Amino acid sequence: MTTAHAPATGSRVPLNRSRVLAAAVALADRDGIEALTMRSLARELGVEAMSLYHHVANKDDLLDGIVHVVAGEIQAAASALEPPPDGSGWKAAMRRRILTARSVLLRHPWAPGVLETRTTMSPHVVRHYDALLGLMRLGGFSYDLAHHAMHALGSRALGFTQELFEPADDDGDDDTAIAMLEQMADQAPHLVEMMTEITHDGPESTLGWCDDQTEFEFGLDLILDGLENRLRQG
Amino acid sequence: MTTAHAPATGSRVPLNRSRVLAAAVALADRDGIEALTMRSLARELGVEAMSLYHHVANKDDLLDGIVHVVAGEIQAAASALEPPPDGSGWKAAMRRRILTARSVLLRHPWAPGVLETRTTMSPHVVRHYDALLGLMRLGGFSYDLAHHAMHALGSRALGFTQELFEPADDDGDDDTAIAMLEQMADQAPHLVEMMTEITHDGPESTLGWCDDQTEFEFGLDLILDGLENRLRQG
DNA sequence: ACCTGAACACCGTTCAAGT
DNA sequence: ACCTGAACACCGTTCAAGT
Repeated sequence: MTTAHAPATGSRVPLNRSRVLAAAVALADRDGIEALTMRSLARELGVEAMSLYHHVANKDDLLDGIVHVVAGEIQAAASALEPPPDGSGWKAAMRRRILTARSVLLRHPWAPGVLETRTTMSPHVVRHYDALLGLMRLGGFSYDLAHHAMHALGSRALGFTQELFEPADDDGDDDTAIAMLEQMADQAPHLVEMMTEITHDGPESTLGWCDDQTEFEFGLDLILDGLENRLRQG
Repeated sequence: MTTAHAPATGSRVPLNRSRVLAAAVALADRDGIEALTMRSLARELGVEAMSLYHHVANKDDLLDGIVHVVAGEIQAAASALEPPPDGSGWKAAMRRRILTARSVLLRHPWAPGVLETRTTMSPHVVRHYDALLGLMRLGGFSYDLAHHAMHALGSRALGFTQELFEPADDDGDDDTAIAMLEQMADQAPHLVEMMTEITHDGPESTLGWCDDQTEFEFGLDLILDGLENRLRQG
């Protein structure tokens, strides 16, 4: 009703769920997910922490909410892609949709971690999964093979992977990294040799020798090629 | 010195790091990782919370420690496997080692989640990775291909995958699950049809239609087959 | 209907003090 | 050398009260 003349003085617009969620996403993007507390979010919105409970049930609901926002971005970006020409294009179409999801998640690096902890799927994620299934069905997959495929893709279907060696970026201290490598040369000779060999023809930074995008696509293509084989074998 | 005659009265053995870590692993196994707090762990050991800080630097160090214990179990189980006959056995040998790691992690369901949050790798994990690299080298992999392979495997190399739909086991309430399915039939038609179709020839439980072990092996074999192809292509 | 302040039950952790 | 109690700075959340 009174939305016409909002007073000139700052934040007199009443809070609502989407404003709370948008602020939470922005805060997590800027300061990291561990900085997102009910109190810090309230401060960001110029309000008391307890006010938030009128718009989200609790912190878990808040986390569900921000995952939903990100999943919505994925859905929006993916639905903007043109549909595959015919069933034979399932592989390229899946690849494109998954890489699109990945490009969205790269803007919200905290999202994979939060996604893992959710027990219910956002409807947007459900639709994303369904779209992938639809592509496979068009390509001639049985539901059984498509089901295996979804498991094989795992979180990769949404555009991220579980890396196990996420080296804490110790800003440019490559000397200690090299010292560490030499120290464990007897314990892990192959690992050390691999790293030194690949580092040689790689970029200057010792620890920056893994191109995430390249590795993601390598793994994704490996799986998609494997599925193509299984599909041919019936 | 005085370890010979421990008094009959319960816990008069002095605390040490490995006893603290063992108790922490046992507590997490029994009550879940969220139940592992400095205070609860101390109570378990019949001691004050602050005493723990003489044996672990802080909670992060405690988490590093219990991951190290689990990784040690993996290493022990894997080193008990007989070595592969020759280089041609790389695929079977990797498969066996990875499934062995998985069998250990199944006893510590909290471990994958904690592993993800660690910024440094346990030496046991390093050795596990190195053993996998060694198998690939024996099989004729270049370090470049082996490097891609490790990324493609990701956390699967340690025996777990990032499942995105970990349905909170709502004990046997299959009716509401079916109702939910029907409700989203228009939003996710393929997903619904897949679930109903697979459920038919599956076991009795509606939500228990995914055999984790089968799916893990399907994905692992998909990747190993794909690597074999890449290896042949040079 | 929306917001608030004080309070509660939990955390991890510091510190000075005990033996 | 090892353990302790009280205290501090944070959490998420409840509750009764304000407008």
